[in-house]
Amino acid sequence: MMTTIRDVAKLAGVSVATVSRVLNESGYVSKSSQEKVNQAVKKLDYYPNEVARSLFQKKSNFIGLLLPDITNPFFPAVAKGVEDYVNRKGYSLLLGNIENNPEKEKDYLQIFSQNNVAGVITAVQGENQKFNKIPMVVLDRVDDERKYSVHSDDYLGGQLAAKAIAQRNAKKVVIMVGPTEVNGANIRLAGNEDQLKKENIEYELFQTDSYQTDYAEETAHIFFEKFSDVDSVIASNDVYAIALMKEAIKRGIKVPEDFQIIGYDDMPFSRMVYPGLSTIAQPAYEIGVKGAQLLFDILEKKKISESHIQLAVELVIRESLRKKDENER
Amino acid sequence: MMTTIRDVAKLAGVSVATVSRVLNESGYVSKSSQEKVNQAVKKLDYYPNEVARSLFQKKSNFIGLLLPDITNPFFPAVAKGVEDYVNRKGYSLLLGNIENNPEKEKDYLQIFSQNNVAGVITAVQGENQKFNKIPMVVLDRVDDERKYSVHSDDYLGGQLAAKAIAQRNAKKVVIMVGPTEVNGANIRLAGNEDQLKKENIEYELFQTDSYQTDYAEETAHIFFEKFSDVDSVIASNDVYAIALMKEAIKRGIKVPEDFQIIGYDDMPFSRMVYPGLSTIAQPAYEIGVKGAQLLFDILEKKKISESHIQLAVELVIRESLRKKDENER
DNA sequence: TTGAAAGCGATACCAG
DNA sequence: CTGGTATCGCTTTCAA
Repeated sequence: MMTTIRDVAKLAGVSVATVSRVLNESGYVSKSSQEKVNQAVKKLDYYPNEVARSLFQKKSNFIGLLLPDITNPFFPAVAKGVEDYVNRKGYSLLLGNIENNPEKEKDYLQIFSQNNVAGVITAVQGENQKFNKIPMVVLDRVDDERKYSVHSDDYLGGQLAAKAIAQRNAKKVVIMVGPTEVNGANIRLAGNEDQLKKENIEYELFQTDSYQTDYAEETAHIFFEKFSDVDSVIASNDVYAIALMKEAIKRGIKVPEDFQIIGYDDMPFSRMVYPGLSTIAQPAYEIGVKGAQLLFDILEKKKISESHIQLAVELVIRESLRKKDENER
Repeated sequence: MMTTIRDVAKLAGVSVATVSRVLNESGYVSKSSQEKVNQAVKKLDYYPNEVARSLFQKKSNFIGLLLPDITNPFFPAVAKGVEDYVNRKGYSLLLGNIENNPEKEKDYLQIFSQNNVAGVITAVQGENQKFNKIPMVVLDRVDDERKYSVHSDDYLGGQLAAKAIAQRNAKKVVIMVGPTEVNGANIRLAGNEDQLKKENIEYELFQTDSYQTDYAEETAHIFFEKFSDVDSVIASNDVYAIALMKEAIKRGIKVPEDFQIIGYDDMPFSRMVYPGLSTIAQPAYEIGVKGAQLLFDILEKKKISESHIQLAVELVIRESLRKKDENER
């Protein structure tokens, strides 16, 4: 049925040990044995059983990837970065979409562990003491020094967003705050608040308990019920920003004249909507790549120069913001 | 280090065989042995090594999932459906993002096979004779009777889209055609053409060779260079439709007054953009669920009543289409 | 430079 | 009902 290393050995007229050596380029093998083995491999179209390998090595060629919400376009972009990098290293991804469900996160880590994953990259934050033997990189701000992480400059991002709003005749500002358990969201909020205070601008908070795409429209509706007179919003992410913009338009509010908004992430669609969404761009793909890179540096026991990699953010101005105030530059 | 079935056996004072029986609820085990084993399992926090299981059973708890483009929001929605179903069955997903690259598809199938996946769900179409031993469900129309598939009613979808356009004073119609290697795209085109001919409406074709989100904006630009006078478009999918709409607005063309457009898919964002995108809704999540369900029916050797499941599509009218012609009903 | 054989951690057959 | 053991396919000593 399945061709195994024994079949190859038999056809090549050598032992399985020799075949293994050739396959893994380990130990000494004579040129002639090498050729015989390679021919047999080709002839039989043999590919080693990775499960058997994994069992022996106690390490598979899988990287576990945990995402909070695969339907938020920011995360597929991250996933693509991760995938591209791990593929180059000969690894593949085990995907886990967590959806705000700590149970699911735990279950996936358990499964990853039972399957000997080489490491985990997670954009989800839970307490996972139990799995601290698995090499893990967190794609968000972390407070824990012992963890490895890749994130963008959330504080600066928060400031930039607030500043962009402040410079544009903001009378009634509302900050939509991301889930409190997401560290990055808290840092952004700090950036927002510090900046607005510095500029002497009043604001109110609207707390959300999820970034889930599913709830965006509902949340947008609730938001406007509560703040019907808002004229400037700092949204928790682009998905919610777009939903808010749509809700505003639906209510006959003019964007950006009477309602301006800035998002966070710069996901692929943010520039394709109308009005184009102004936002703080996070390099999603690069975050994925860097996360994977960091993980492999750990796996390969390279020296880690930075265990908390921070990437730059950038203010992107599109049509969802008003013109700057005259007196500003 | 890792706790194994032997540790459990030792602690429980029974043999590994008995532990295995308890774990798998197979064969006869006395109540007392059962209790001893369960206690030991709990005490040691033991979870079986899935790799060893997989090696013996020649079948893992993984399902391979192949997607053409994870950055197109339609596919994450499908993936979510697949994931929800396979999770319920105790399985997890191996993810492969193919990106129009037949090599990558082959590589992934190879990897899946080397890792004993239980089955594969693919939204990518290649010739994969070699892997026909792996139970596989295709999420698209297939012509091959031997394959299993889940798809929506592409022909009807094509007709509905064309009809919606035809009923709205279409003077200069262009059909944007999806990649020729995608079966569904060809069927939709047939639906488009048949309907337009029936209505005696002239049209031109604009062939694309990809659905990739990356190329959407570039393609939209090229499109308008070629058809500057178009007033009605049947787009190949929602991503491209949104890009075209944005390009039109950028060029100062009024949507829908001077440029109307209908997409395909109804991805989550289609209703969140402005103007809301009219489209043919495909039940992405349900396609994923049904695909997984079909795959498990195959794996569990249930009787398959339909090996080619077709789901309904639906015309969704939003603001990107003009008002219906007076004389129509 | 090579091969025999001992595992890796489960499962399941076969005896008892 | 229970336990001993061969086995899944591969890697890696160890000895030759």
